Amino acid sequence: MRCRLAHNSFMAYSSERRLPRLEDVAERAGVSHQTVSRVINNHPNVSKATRGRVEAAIAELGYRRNTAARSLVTRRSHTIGVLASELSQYGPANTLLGVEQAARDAGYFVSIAAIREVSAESIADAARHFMDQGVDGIVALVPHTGTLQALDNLNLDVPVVVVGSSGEGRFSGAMVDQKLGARLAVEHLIEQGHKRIGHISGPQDWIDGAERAEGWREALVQAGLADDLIVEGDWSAGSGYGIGQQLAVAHAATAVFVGNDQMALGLLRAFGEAGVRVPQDVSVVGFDDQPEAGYFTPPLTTVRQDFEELGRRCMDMMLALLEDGAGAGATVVEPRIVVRASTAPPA
Amino acid sequence: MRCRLAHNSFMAYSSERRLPRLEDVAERAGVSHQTVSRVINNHPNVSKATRGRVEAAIAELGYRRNTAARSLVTRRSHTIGVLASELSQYGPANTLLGVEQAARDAGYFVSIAAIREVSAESIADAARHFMDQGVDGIVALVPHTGTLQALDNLNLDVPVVVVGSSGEGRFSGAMVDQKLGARLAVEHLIEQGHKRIGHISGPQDWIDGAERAEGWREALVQAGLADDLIVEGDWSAGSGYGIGQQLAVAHAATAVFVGNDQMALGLLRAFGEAGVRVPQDVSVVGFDDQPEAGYFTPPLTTVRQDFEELGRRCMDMMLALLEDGAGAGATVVEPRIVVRASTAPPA
DNA sequence: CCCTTAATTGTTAGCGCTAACAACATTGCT
DNA sequence: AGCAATGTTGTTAGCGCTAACAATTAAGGG
Repeated sequence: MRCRLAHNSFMAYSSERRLPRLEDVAERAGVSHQTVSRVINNHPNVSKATRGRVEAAIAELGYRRNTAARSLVTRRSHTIGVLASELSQYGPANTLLGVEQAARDAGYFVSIAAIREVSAESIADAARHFMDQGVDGIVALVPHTGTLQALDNLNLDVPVVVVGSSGEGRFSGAMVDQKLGARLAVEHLIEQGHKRIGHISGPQDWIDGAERAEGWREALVQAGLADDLIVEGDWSAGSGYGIGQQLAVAHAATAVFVGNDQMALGLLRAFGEAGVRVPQDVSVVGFDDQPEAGYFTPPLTTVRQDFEELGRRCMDMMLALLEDGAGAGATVVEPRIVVRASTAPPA
Repeated sequence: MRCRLAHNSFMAYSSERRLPRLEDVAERAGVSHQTVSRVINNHPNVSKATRGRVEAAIAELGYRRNTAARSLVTRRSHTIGVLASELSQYGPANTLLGVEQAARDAGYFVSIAAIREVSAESIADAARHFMDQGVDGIVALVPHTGTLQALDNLNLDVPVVVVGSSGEGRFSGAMVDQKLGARLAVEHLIEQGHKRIGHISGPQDWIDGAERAEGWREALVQAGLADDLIVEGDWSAGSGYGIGQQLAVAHAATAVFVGNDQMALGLLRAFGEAGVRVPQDVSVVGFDDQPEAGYFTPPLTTVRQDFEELGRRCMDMMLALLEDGAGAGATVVEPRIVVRASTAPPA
């Protein structure tokens, strides 16, 4: 009765023989297809002998379960959507890697949607894309302060883990403690005897940018130092360069805590051109510890974040939500400072 | 007769109301479910009036097609798997972005599998993962010479586009013309009057590493210059630094073409420490033009590759394979040189 | 040795969609 | 008007899988 026609007109790559189905395995093992289903789903009530025969049949036929069919009936795709911006940056890219690793280890597929510019619309687009795909959950890798709100408005009915969020809202979060990182940087400078410590911040509508600035401020206030030397950059080396040119003539600070390594690179370049020596005249601390930071001129003292670990934690959190239905929460990864040649006591 | 139970025990996020199906839309529009299917698939033979009513019903109910059900019957998942290594690097990350953009624009989903170390096994693992998912095609973003062979052995029955391959084998390819890029770099140095031009290459078992070295060699031979000054690095800034320390004492070349920007950064650092001035004593050219290259000390002359365009071309090629069943082939993106302060005529 | 309970296996229905075909309505032509 | 050709809509079956339930077998207790 079975009518096995090749419906698709695409023939170049679809071999004539169809892939084996549960039914084929069942026939070979001399059991019903349901028993095979039980074996591949690890149901307890299958006798050892039967399980063995079925597993043998599966191996012989090279059977692989059809994901679409399973998804249709279980309403689970075993796919996680990663909604990301800035994927070409070191941090987000590595976080994605962490998510991917943890996901694949747990038997999940990872789908991505990159957004070019952060806006409620672009986020909604990407989320819709994921809903069309039927993802089981979404990891939002969009470290922007508007992300939470934008996602909240969508009323998604899948769990969402937001990277960089501390999990106050409806969504779970996973983050590196940015404030702590900033404090580590500033305290390192204070220990070396600096009194005038400036900050080149990231954009303040980016979560990390705001948090690092806040950590810088807290550390200064706690030490009784002025927190008035702050300029906002845009994360790029170019903005660090531009700001560095201004700072080089201003002579306001003996140390600068820069919001990320790339802006620090631009700053170092501007200082170099202007004859401001680092660290003799001004000490510089970055943030991220991207692999190149140790080869800047001079090698950069910076704050290391373990992005892959962050990604893995995200996925762990997602799995908890998915499998135990656990409530919202947050997991925090601790950064640490890496001291190199760009910092020294003031002259 | 329909028994609409919620089978899954996971309730936290699965709202009570089920998503609307074709049937629901059909009922609302007063047509059969098949007519609705025709509308969403843009079949020609639907009257304007009917189409209008159906579209209204779709909008009112917020209907979205169930991907799993469609995949089950069409045997197409509309998903492309991107098999990638080195995703944390600027180039591959941006290529991925290009693929993602082109894919989403074409209504495809993008799934990723990252491999930590390149080996036949890890590639096979990732490919199996994709086959389990039922991807329609695979984009291999693993710029290693062994990739083609490893993929070939798997006898995949989906189209494969290999990034960096010129499409000689069974698979289609998309590449930036690495040899041309290298020639542009070397010819720039020759034009400035350099006679002794060394090369710090990437690993020779990486496609790009080998191609760039070959381009360097060709340009030198064509100009009648010696091609004996070559050292192999591992792409990292650290390896560039180590090699730079040796070159600084050797004084063998007046110009160095470095396989990528990161190694160039390390080289610049080593030269800076050793008192070798760039470009006065030695000119340096990099490869990639990552965004930071213009802020190195000194700003780096380098070869720009348009990675996003490369990614888009990959996806275009994939779509051609998928929809027209076109044969294998290759598309080539041209690099161009960006001249900055790290190169000058020899003293 | 029969009856209850538990363990194991089989049978049936249906997830939501598209392909194939059947049925019906419309148009144009002789 | 009558008939073919075309355009439009409906009906049916089945993609490969899992859930629910039915059926069978094995084990234990009086």
